[in-house]
Order: sequence, then structure tokens, then C-alpha cells
Amino acid sequence: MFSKACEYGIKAIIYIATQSLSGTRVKIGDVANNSGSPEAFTAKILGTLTKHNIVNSHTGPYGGFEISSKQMKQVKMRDIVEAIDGDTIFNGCGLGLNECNHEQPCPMHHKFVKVREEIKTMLTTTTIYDLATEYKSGKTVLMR
Amino acid sequence: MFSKACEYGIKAIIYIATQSLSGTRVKIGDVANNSGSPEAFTAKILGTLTKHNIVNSHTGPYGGFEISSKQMKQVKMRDIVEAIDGDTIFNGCGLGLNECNHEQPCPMHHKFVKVREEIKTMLTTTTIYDLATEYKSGKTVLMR
DNA sequence: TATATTTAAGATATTTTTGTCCAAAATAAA
DNA sequence: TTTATTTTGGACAAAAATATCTTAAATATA
Repeated sequence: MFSKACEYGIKAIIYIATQSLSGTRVKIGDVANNSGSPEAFTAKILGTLTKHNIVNSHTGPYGGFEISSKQMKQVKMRDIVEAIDGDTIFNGCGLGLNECNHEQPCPMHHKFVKVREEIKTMLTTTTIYDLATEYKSGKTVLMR
Repeated sequence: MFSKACEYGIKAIIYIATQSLSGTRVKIGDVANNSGSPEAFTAKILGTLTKHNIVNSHTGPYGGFEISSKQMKQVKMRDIVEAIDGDTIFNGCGLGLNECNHEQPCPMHHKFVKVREEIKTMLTTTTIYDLATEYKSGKTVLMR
């Protein structure tokens, strides 16, 4: 469904946000250890998300990553997925046709529409804050 | 969503089935040309599907691929997807955790369940025959 | 039986994704 | 200003997915 990069990005963001809720800025090593994602690769992904203003980074001592409460509440999961994986999952044809729409649909088009809408809904109605608070309260896990 | 291999496999099967409806056995080159899939790669994928008894192959002159009406009506899209991509899309965790369930869910688990059920429903309620007849009647396209 | 045709299978090549490593840039604090 | 710390960015490496090529096996027909 999502690329590995996207999975790592989402998990990293949830961990960073959770720490930010307590006012703690976290280093990449800490993020990797607590989100179960490879450090260097995750650093790259966070670089992308930083450029998209989804997370904030600070170099130097006492630096690291953080997410403001405003960001957390505004940024949807969809923004993260789109920043990393692009919009293929939302708009691409299920069978890979370059163009596919109601007028000239691929054989699975009509069935696919429903699934894609479900995915869009799921990702646009969920904010970083939603998942971070649940994670912080221990209802969900990031590693296993 | 699906791998390229799976996309090619589905398109190839729909084309073969459509031709089988007219009693025509088709060669791999014909399949590739009419389904917009790379020939050699598609041949490999059809080899897999042949082993899974989703399609029948015949070597030698007048050989090629065909699908019986019985097969067409019995085989679900889910069978094709599972034969090629495995069951990760149906049972795997959306964030890549090795285990993830209602008791110890990843942060996206509950939201994901709905999407996965939608995908399962879509693929288990659709047979090859369904898509082949629609394609044959010109309602859908395989290339663009 | 000989020949032509077609899929099957194995080796190999290419591209993309995933992942690591290291030096440079930024920065906080002594 | 110097030093230690941290992200950033680029080069590089490994693995997986995608794709091709070539030969072998099967088979229909003359």
C-alpha cells in the first residue's frame, strides 16, 4: 500500500509529535530507536518532510526534530503520504493505465473508486495529533 | 496498490478470457500486444498463474493460453492477486509491523481495517468472467 | 519421423527502492 | 572563538522489482 519510506515517515512523525506534546525535541537516533525505522534512511525521509513544513528540524547541540501543536492539528496523514509517495495512490489507475476515468475506464475502475475514496477519507480525516495522542496514551504501538 | 507484475497479470487474464469466450486460444505475443504488458515478463507471470490453475497453457503449434468458462466464473480477482502478490495486501499491517491486531494495534490499524475490508470485498466479489464480459462489450479498456 | 511452433525455465540485465557512510553546514554553549 | 553536537546533502552500496534473452521441452501436423 505505502512504500517503506512512507511507513517509516509516518512512524517517525508520530513519535516526534508525541515527544513534542511533552515539549521534548528529539534526535534522529532517538526517533529511529523508538519508531523501529533505520536511522540514516529515516533521516532522509525527515529531510523531505522538513522541506514540506510537516516537521521542524534544528541543527547543532540541543537540536533535533519537533512538531508544533498547530502543525500537528493541521497536518493530515494525507499530507505525509503525498509528500513521500506522491498522489498515485489517490489518483492513479489500479491497473496502471496512464489515463483511466469514468468515460474510458479500465476493467477495475468502478470497483476501485470506492476503495480509493475510502483511503482518501481515512487519510484526510486523520491528523498527526489524533495518532500522537492515541500513541501517547498507550493505545497503539510503533514497534513489534 | 498492486505490483506491476500483478497489474500485467490481471490485464493479461482479462484479455485471454475475452478471447476464450469466443473459443480463441491466444499466444503470448498477442496477449502482450492487446493488454499493454511486456511480453517476456508477462510470459513469466502467466507461468505462475498456470501453476495456480487460473489459466491453461498449451505448447506447440496452435498452442497458447485459454481459460475455460468454468474457471472464468469460479476464479475471483482475489485469487489472481494472491497468486502474484501474496496476501500482504489483505492481512499485512499498513505501517509494516510484523504483528498488528486489535489487541496491539499500530496507530493506523483501526482506520486500515475498513480499507482492507473494502479491498477484500471488491476482489472476492469480482470474477474473471465479470470483467471479461464487460471488456468484450467495449465498456472498458486495457490500454491507453 | 522431421519440422515448425509455442510455452517453460534459467541466466542475465536494468531500474527502482531501500539503505549506509561520510564530509559539510549550522548552531549552541563554554 | 573554539568545540562539540546535530541535521543536511552527496556519494555509494545492497536488495528487490522489473524486464529481456536464450535454450530446452512439448506438441501438432505434414
